[in-house]
Amino acid sequence: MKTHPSKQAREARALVFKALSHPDRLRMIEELADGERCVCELVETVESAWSTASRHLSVLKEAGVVSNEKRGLQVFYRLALPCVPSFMTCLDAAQKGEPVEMRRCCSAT
Amino acid sequence: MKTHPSKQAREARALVFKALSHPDRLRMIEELADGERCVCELVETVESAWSTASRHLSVLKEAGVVSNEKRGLQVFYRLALPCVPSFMTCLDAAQKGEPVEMRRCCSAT
DNA sequence: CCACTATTTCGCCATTATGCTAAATAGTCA
DNA sequence: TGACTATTTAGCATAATGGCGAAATAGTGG
Repeated sequence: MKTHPSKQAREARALVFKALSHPDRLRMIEELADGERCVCELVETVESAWSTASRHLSVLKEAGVVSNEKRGLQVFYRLALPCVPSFMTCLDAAQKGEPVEMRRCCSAT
Repeated sequence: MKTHPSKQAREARALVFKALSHPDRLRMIEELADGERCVCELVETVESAWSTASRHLSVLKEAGVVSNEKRGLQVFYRLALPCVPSFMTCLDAAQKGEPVEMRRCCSAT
């Protein structure tokens, strides 16, 4: 990495990682990888109260991982960072002990 | 995402994300993207006490993001997940508002 | 306007993370 | 062995997170 990002850029990145650092939030991301979902659908995928799930979603939104849109009574969330699911696949490969070459599944633009 | 990972797999992923959720740890990862470094070099890149930096490194190691090896008096750390730096590049692209196609920089294996 | 549904925000408490200094370990070399 | 260097661990204070129920908000339809 020739040129280092600014402290600010690093904090923005850290915010994204922090948003992704909870199993229930990852579960929701998995769901969103298949397409837009309303809150009621996302809540069903995790075992926690509505208020808790709602806060998880606000954390994800704050970090820019998802975006949302209100239509009628419902709020629909969608994934704003499409590279997240494939990165998780990459992590799984590494944890399964696959060789380093196989783990280079993300090519920087 | 057709088949969902187990709860356990999700927790392992979350652990990795949590390890990456601190600016100073990300700074160290940037450094390690260029190759192996000893603790003394890594400490210099962040503004915190040795003990603090050392604990950051142990968090990264615990999550499997880095590995280390002791040689003589020094301990050398290296990146165990090569896809992390390119994922960060991906995040930056998204945050700069580049189009969705460009953001798909990680191809799942 | 009222009742009803979907979702978010608030207040509270328990748990975990962070950062520091000081102390402990481990390796080297005279 | 003893002094010295590199690194980790322990102990403690403070801040941030996670989770729940209750209350607040916003849209819909009568």
